[in-house]
Amino acid sequence: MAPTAETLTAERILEATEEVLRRHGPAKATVVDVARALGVSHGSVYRHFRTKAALREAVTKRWLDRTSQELSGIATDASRDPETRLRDWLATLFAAKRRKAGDDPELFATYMVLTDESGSAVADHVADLTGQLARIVESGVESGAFASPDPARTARALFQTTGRFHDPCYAGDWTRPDIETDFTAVLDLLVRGLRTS
Amino acid sequence: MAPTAETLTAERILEATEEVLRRHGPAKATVVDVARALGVSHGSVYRHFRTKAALREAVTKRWLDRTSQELSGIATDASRDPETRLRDWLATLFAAKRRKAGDDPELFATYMVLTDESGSAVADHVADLTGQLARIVESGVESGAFASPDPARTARALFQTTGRFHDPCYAGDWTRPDIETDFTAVLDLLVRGLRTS
DNA sequence: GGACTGACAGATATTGAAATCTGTCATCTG
DNA sequence: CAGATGACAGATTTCAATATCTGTCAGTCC
Repeated sequence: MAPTAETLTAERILEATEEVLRRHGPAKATVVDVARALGVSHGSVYRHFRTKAALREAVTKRWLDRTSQELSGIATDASRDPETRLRDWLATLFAAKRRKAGDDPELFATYMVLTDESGSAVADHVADLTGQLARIVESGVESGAFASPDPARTARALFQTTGRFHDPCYAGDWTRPDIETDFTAVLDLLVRGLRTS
Repeated sequence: MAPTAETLTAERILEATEEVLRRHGPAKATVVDVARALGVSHGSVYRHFRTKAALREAVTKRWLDRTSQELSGIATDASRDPETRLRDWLATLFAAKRRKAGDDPELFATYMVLTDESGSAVADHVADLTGQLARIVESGVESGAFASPDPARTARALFQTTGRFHDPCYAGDWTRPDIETDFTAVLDLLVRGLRTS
């Protein structure tokens, strides 16, 4: 077997695909381009990914998982009180999205196209994030800080109500000057609804 | 002056434009089509609307205003308590949007295209709706049912947090079976955050 | 023999010439 | 003379021919 650097792995294909998507955009990125970037024939790519759609979905999943990872640390950090963790978690999610959208709008638009066509990757990602929120809510219920008859349901509500600050369909609003004010107002309202009265 | 039915007015042009948009869709609806439907030359249409974009925006504004009207009655009905009014107002908004999206998806898609290209019509509409919400919140503060240091700000937060149930970008989710559950969960959380503890 | 290639058929995207549309305006009409 | 017309220039869209891509697979190469 040739050395690792020259072995064609799924991982190397995903990296090359990301690069091709970054360069060409989602409309013009072809499997042939990916193969060319790797110096192989496009038939070899199809040995690792059944279809172009599967390849794109794998890239999307990787990208989404990076965000999940960044947040899971906050969700499970038992050393801080649940309200602080909740605020921090949502603020970090918002900041991460806004940074991605602001730093490289074209790449962000590329991933918006990918997530739109992705079958279950986005749903899985949302389920993951909602699960993290549920953990925070559960911590709060246990410590007596939060009231919630059904933390999973409350977590869904928290995720959905804050959509304006993490859902890509609102990316255009994230540069507005009063977005921070709006974010604070929403968070205050939600936390108030969550606290034990 | 010829009888009203034959006089070319802005109103008649708007009606004809709606019909042309309904028949042809936003991509294929032309000013020439509108003029043909009215039995006049397209030059006459340009006497009433400076550009095609202005004509489309006027149609959009009319369409949005119809929804505002439907809701304003609830917002100003002082005979019912604020919490009931708030829940009713949001439920009515959700129901209206879901009905429009479900009954005639193509027409709804048409208006999504129009609102996307409309300059200020959507912003004005959102400001109108947020103003109605602010009235309800104010009523609640006056009656002692709600706590809010800044009703206008709270109204914005209420509108934004419920986006999933009225923003067209989520129209695809409105047919999901558990959407009603989600709506109730969100409303419960928000109302709890609003009530005087 | 397992990984890779490249020719191939059908599907999709690109391209440029022709058709249509937008917006203007000199002219007409009642 | 107020309101309507239709020819026109430049911009945009359509359409069909052409090129490229996707996904397969028989065959090649370590």
